[in-house]
Amino acid sequence: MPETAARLREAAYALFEQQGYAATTVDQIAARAGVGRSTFFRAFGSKEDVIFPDHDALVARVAARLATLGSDPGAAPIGATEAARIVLEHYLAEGDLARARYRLTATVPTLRDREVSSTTGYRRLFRDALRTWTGEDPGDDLRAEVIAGSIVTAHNHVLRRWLREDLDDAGARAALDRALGLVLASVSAAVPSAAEGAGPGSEGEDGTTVVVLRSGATIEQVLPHLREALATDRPHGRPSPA
Amino acid sequence: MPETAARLREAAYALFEQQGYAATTVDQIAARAGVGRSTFFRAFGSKEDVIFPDHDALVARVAARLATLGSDPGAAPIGATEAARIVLEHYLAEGDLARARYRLTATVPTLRDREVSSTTGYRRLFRDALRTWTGEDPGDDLRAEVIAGSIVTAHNHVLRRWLREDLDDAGARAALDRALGLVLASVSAAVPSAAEGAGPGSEGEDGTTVVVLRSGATIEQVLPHLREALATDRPHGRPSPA
DNA sequence: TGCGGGGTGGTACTGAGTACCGTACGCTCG
DNA sequence: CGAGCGTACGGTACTCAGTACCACCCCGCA
Repeated sequence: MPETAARLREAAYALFEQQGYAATTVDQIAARAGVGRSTFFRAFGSKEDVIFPDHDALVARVAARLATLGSDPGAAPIGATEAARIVLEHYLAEGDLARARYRLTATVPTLRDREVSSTTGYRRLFRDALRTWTGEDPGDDLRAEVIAGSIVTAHNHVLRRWLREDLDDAGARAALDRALGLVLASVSAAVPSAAEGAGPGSEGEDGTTVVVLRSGATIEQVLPHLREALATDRPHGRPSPA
Repeated sequence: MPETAARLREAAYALFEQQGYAATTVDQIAARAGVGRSTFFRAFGSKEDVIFPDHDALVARVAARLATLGSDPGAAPIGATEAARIVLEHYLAEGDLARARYRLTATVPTLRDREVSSTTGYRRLFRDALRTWTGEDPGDDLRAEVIAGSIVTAHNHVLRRWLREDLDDAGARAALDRALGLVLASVSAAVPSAAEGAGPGSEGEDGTTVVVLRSGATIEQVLPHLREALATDRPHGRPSPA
């Protein structure tokens, strides 16, 4: 990254923390960095871009990782987990800079919107990558969307806790593993179960669907709960942990 | 809604469709509506706001519905479903206006960002409402966030298909029911199962979780598939539709 | 010495958004 | 009826982000 851009970024963060984002003009940033206004807009396309610089590069790295996913059902969750880890590691490497950015985005609505909309890019990335896993068609890929959204949500949840210093680096890594495990386990239940019978109008023919999330128990242990669940006719029967 | 605002909105949409969003200035909109520029900014806070008018009112209605959720485990999914239906019905009632807006947001990045970030408001709403269901604490409410995100994703998925005219009104309502059923069924599996033992380091104690999505079959029909599922020791055992 | 290209500063412009003021219309109260 | 009053409107002037364009300077190179 060019020398000038770094000085501009420093000046911008300093002024933002000192006077607030809205009260800081691009002229002030350029003046503090000792360059002209034109140079600022050459280095960063906009006033917001000075806060979200190498974002595109990060997206590209995630996309590259996800591109290696084949149609192997086992590869999708693992690859998605690794892709999410790439993002987390990027922020961990940024350290205080990421936390300074968080202080800004948490305060200024404009910047929060910008960050939020950037997560949509990740959602699309994961959705497209997972579509071969769920076996859905573009435009009607509900499961891929839900899973992608859950992965991004899980990642952002952990990231936010790290940004707030609820978690240190090691804690964040462990939390991401656990969060993604939880999400992928619960969500992978829905992948093949509804691959058939999801056409419009096929409402009467939905039978019972039983999903085993994690093995480790015998049928004898599960049966009583299962019997109870089948007895109740509620559409959302209470899950029975065994 | 005031008479003047309606004329401004009409003028804005007409000009946007004709010349594009960026190429249309607020002066042109005001002139076409036969009012002054000041009046435009009084009616709508910004150029974007003319496209997303009664959004706040809709958010308020959803919030009101979600506020009635108690801690009854059964009420949460039903209430969340109804809340999502409120939003869908709002768009259906808008009809062509909603589709015109979609044509704009699908094209102009600025507007797409705006809409995307507005969904975050719904995510927060559902998350906060579902937290009493998941029994989590604010700031560490991963499951509530994931479920809320999945609900919003499911809704938006159906809505988008309706906006693209893949679905008519009745089809959209039915699709929303099915989508939310799928999402809530798969996701509710994770709610009580991980309510305990979610502390850091409690990794080994996850047992088998069996979820009954929909009743209508006997145990005898289900058992063979269940036995097969329990036999495989894969972390993401393939669900067995019956 | 002449020449071309990249990074830079400066100037001028457009357009969104804000602040403020004057004014016209409609209302109620005396 | 007229005086006051609040509200909606139009107009002006300003700030600032973002764009376009041009002149410059420094550097390597022939």
